[in-house]
Amino acid sequence: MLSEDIPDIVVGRLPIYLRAVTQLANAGKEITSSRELGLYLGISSAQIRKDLSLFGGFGKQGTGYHVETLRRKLQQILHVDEQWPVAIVGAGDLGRALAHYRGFQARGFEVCAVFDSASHKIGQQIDGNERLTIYPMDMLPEVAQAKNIRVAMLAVPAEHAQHVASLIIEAGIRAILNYAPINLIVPEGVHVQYIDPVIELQHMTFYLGNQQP
Amino acid sequence: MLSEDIPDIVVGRLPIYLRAVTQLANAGKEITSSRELGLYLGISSAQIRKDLSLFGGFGKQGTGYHVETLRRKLQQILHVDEQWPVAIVGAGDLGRALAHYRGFQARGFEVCAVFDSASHKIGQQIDGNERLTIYPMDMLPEVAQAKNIRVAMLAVPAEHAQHVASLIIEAGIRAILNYAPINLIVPEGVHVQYIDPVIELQHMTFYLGNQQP
DNA sequence: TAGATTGTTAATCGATTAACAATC
DNA sequence: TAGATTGTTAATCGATTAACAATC
Repeated sequence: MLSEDIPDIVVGRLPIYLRAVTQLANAGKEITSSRELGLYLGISSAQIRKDLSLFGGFGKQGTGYHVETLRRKLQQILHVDEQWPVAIVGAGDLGRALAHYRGFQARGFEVCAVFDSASHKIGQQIDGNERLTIYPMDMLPEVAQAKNIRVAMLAVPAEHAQHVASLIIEAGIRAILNYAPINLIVPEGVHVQYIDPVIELQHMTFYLGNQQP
Repeated sequence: MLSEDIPDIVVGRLPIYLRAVTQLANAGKEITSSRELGLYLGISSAQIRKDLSLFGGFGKQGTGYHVETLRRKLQQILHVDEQWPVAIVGAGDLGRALAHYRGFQARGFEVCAVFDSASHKIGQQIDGNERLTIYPMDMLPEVAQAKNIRVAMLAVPAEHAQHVASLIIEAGIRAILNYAPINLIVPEGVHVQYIDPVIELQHMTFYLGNQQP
């Protein structure tokens, strides 16, 4: 089945399945079932079977899914069976925290360039790692091309985010993980995902309401 | 209309509306319309009108919505017309970056305690701000009660996240923003939202596929 | 008034669930 | 074999959209 035929809402669940299956693999489990996964994730077993079946039958009747096979299949589907070089744009607290984060490597991503516009930051090395030298913004197109970077994490202040996003797109990058708390306007074909903790906090305070603590 | 009657998918859009409307307000706009908001957010105008109408009619036929009124209404609905005291649990790179972040205040949240289990971090002050002294984990129940903290941001390594989440819940906190890349098992009535950048990156690489850069 | 936009209803669309034959 | 679980179909459920009367 072709990517275009997969509902986006299903695509959004696949990384969650992969994360769960990886956890099972690390825990030494060899076999799982849609029921077990569903209980664990709070998703119905029917939905998990239906989602996975869009990509072919990975399971075995009567038995379930072989954890390692399912993990590899999900990695292939999401194209994280190889590493993606990623750029961080913005070397403030958040950009640096992302650059320090050790959790990308095992899941298909490698931070291999950090950019900032502040001249006093240019040339600094993060963690003394020479692969993580801070580059000036105007080197983005060149470095992106040289390092085959197709994904960027945008971690600049909200007021600069739209402009910097345009620079990222001009550099040929078509996938942006936006940490700035604004909606980005981007051309067709550019993928944007948003991370804004306040959006998530407000989602919860709706339900917390004015109950007594 | 009662909170329980509002579909969760609608609740999830309300903070996005609030963010957009706040931007319009800051840009000095006084009136907007479902059409304008929809174009800006990539959502249909019908959906915006329907979502908002669940909470009463804030608009005016022929005119649209008064930006400031809509902003206040959304703040009330999400209960961010007053500040929520929030705890950060985990004072690593990410926890510290969150503690430094200046964007919570204006949107209804105030970080007023940071916790960690590492004894060498206890007592340190973040930014020399005495309100942000790092407390030991076992003071969580006491401090949460004293400061009326009902929301926590969980920023500890994945392998400790489930255990620490249980401590947070035992301290009486029922809303957790989980930055650890694992699914949390929590009792009924505890709200959890997840932030995991890799999930969002993998969502995008599904579409990027193996096209040529 | 004429033009515009809301709030709301009914129609459509799509996603989830239930159920079960197939089969390990 | 008996028990279990998949993959898939049909039924249900819920969300989105289209359309328009109301009205500013």
